[in-house]
Amino acid sequence: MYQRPRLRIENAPQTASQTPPTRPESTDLSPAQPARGLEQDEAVIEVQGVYIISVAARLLDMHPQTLRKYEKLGLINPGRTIGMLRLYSIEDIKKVRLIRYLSDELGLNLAGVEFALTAFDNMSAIKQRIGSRLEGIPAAQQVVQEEMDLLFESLNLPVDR
Amino acid sequence: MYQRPRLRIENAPQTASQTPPTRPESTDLSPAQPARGLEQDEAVIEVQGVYIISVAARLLDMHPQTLRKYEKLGLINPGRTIGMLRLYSIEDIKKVRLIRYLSDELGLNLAGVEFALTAFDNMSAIKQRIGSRLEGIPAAQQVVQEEMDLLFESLNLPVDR
DNA sequence: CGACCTTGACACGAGTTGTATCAGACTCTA
DNA sequence: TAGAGTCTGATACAACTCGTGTCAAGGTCG
Repeated sequence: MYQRPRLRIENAPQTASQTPPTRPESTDLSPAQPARGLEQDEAVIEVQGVYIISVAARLLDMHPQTLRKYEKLGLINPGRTIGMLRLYSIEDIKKVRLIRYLSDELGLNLAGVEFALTAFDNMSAIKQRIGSRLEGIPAAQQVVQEEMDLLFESLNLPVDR
Repeated sequence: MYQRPRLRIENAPQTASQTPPTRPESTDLSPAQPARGLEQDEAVIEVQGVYIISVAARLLDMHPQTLRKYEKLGLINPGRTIGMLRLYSIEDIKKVRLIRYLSDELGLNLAGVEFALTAFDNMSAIKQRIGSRLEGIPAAQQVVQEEMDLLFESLNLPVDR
């Protein structure tokens, strides 16, 4: 399961190394089920999908430990139940996908991923700020929107984001 | 010489490992002298300082091979003499310093450096474009300049750039 | 002429990364 | 309440990256 080895030269036939983990993080094969703690009463409107780590890892086809490592490095920040279980929202999942894209496809290391994510955030924020400050000048607003969109496009982001 | 090992745990006393290279890339200790090919007649105004690889490496305290590697990866693009000798301009030197900052201080790998450099370029270009398109609206121009400068600042660039 | 450069290749130690595993304790659902 | 799953923190691994070092065979240029 959750095999996502880095790119290898040879497609090694996985035979002997198939030794299954003694205590797998998740053995259940049931469909992804949202974990529910106190979010229960926070209305369906807000919490569309929230997944515990095993489910999130399965959705992403990644190792749970990798998700924990990303969090420790500050790349993601999933919610928690009262009992401290991690809860991954759809946004969290998307962010991990972006991280994986930056890492696997563009070849960035995690420091680079952090840099890129921060840059995206800052660019989004600045775009917002400019938009606000230009409220009285629709023509200018239009120009900035167009050009900032161009800027985002230029960064080779995946369609999904 | 040109010792720029990556950060080590221990400050190893450099004794035995001091074995000098058999054919050092540059043994001369004379002050950095600009190499001059056909740029000679391009006026002093344009070509302030142009250095061959050994001099550039000494100025940067880096290994010449590292500079060649950066070029191969497309991070820098020094000029050439007719005879294909590399010529590093002041701008090239600055760019290498930026690369080194991104690599050593921020921890980016070279893929990340490439990403960051491209992002900088694109941001500069967009800033220019917006400036042009907003020529008739000085107030808007002002706003964009301020905010874009903020954006650059947010990226942890060294004072020097 | 000779010091320095070119390309291309290979090799090295040290660091990074995703994965794997363990122990001991805790959470949460059935 | 049992037990499957999670928590933290640690250690370990193979495969990768990176800067450096070296070599060979040849070219540049003062």
